[in-house]
Amino acid sequence: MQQAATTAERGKLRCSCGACAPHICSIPAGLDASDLIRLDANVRDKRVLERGKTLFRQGDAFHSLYVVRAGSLKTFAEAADGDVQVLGFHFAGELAGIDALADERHQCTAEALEHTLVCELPYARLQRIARDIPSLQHQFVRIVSSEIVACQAHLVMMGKHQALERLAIFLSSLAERNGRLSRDTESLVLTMSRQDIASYLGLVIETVSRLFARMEQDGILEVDRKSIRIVRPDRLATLCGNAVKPSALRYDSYIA
Amino acid sequence: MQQAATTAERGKLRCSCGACAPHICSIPAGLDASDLIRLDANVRDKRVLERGKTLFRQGDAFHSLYVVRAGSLKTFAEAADGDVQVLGFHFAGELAGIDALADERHQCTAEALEHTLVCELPYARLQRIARDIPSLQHQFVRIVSSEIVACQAHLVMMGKHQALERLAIFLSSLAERNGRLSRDTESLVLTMSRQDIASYLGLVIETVSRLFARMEQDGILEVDRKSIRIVRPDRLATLCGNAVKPSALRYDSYIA
DNA sequence: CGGGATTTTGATATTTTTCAAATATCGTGG
DNA sequence: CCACGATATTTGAAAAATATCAAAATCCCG
Repeated sequence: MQQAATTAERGKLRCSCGACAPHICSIPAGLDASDLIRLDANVRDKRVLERGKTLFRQGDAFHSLYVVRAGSLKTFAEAADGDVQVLGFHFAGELAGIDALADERHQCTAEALEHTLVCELPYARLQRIARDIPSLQHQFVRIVSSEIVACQAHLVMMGKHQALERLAIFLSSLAERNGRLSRDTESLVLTMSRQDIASYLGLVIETVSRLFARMEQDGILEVDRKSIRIVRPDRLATLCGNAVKPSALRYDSYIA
Repeated sequence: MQQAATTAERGKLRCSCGACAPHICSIPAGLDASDLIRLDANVRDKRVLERGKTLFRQGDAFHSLYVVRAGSLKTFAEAADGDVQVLGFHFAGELAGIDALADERHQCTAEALEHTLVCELPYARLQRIARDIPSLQHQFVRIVSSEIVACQAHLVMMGKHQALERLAIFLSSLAERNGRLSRDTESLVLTMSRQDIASYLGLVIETVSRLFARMEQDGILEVDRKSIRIVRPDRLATLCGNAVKPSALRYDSYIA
């Protein structure tokens, strides 16, 4: 097995946009710096999405995976009758498009919730490189499997928890993810609509609105439109019980 | 790329227990007969499970994937407070254990619902072989990704459909899977308890019991304990709307 | 500043759960 | 083979949670 890249080498790569690709395979995959540079070269480019624009649509042919660099996405499945189910939200550092690997077609639509930057990782190129780097393939399987785990956590939330708990778990998850980006786990900006939150939680919008009001009255949150301050993280955590928080897949979770 | 195995060669392999492994990678992976035989040799062995026995437990170290040969399994996640969420049911030809690839630890428990036979596929051996057969690795990623798609369908069912529709979707899914094994899509034997069904659907047992009664009164089903006859498949389908049925992953779905 | 979209709020209806009890089923030992 | 106890399932009545419908308030954007 090859020597892993030094911390300095990885840090340097991570500063460029191309840092997306190395994340997929760094330490645990045991790659060296030249491998990383090779992957780095295979990030096609950044793409900018305005709010409401789609990155890919349900049914589209699959070509690439995407890493959110800045901004946020929602992914959702749409039934023939137009019914929408929001499946997840994706923030900086998180990955989208993995459910398309199964049959080379996207199973959901990814839409920008705000001005958003993504990096595109053409899958054909990733595969070509992976042929020479067995550990990358293995790493890849682990990443796809993580998405199953995230989806199962979402399922448990829907199956076992009532409305107030679901919202608490959702907000905790956002706070946690936000904390990794900004070091602030007590304030949130909700880039998604109340309708999106409701769909994600399997509720109607009125219920979500009332739950926000209730949490504010109870002194747990301060809610100002899209801005949330978690006044009592302890009580929010209590509402979550010992639930596993569904999240989105992070590249970083594969870096030691 | 190598020549794919002939139909005859594949048929022969499929008759042995070792047919589990070849399924994972046959036609679309472009393997030849010697590859198949090599995989065949790497099915450790059959395991027999009595009703109630576990194949693996949440938290266990991951070693192998399993294919159900006969009988059935349920998989479920258990919270710290003992709350259980059934995540799926697995019948002959279906795969279990995939969610453990992410961090080498099983994320759920798999328990036999009846006298059940499984084949064990030691993952370390699969990996070793895959190193020489790139298409197998790719195939593997597809399989894992399929599990995401199945989980998302389950999520849509929980998020968008009310109780009666959920049960209808569940029964349709079972009938469909049953049909592939027995050619009979109109009668079912439910190997799982009402409690298991309730948990899977995110309901309580009393609700499920009442729904069965209602469907029977409406002339859609004949319910006799664990045996179900679908008297009016058309009306059951109507209740399902155009929902995608969540299922479990089949090896066969990767055979052309 | 105006107007459409989003969100909130209130009143009511519906669905589902909860609690309690009755009934049925299953496995086991006599 | 039957009885018995444990377990699972069904049924009923009432409570709770959530959805629906309607309208008001607020926000956002040009």
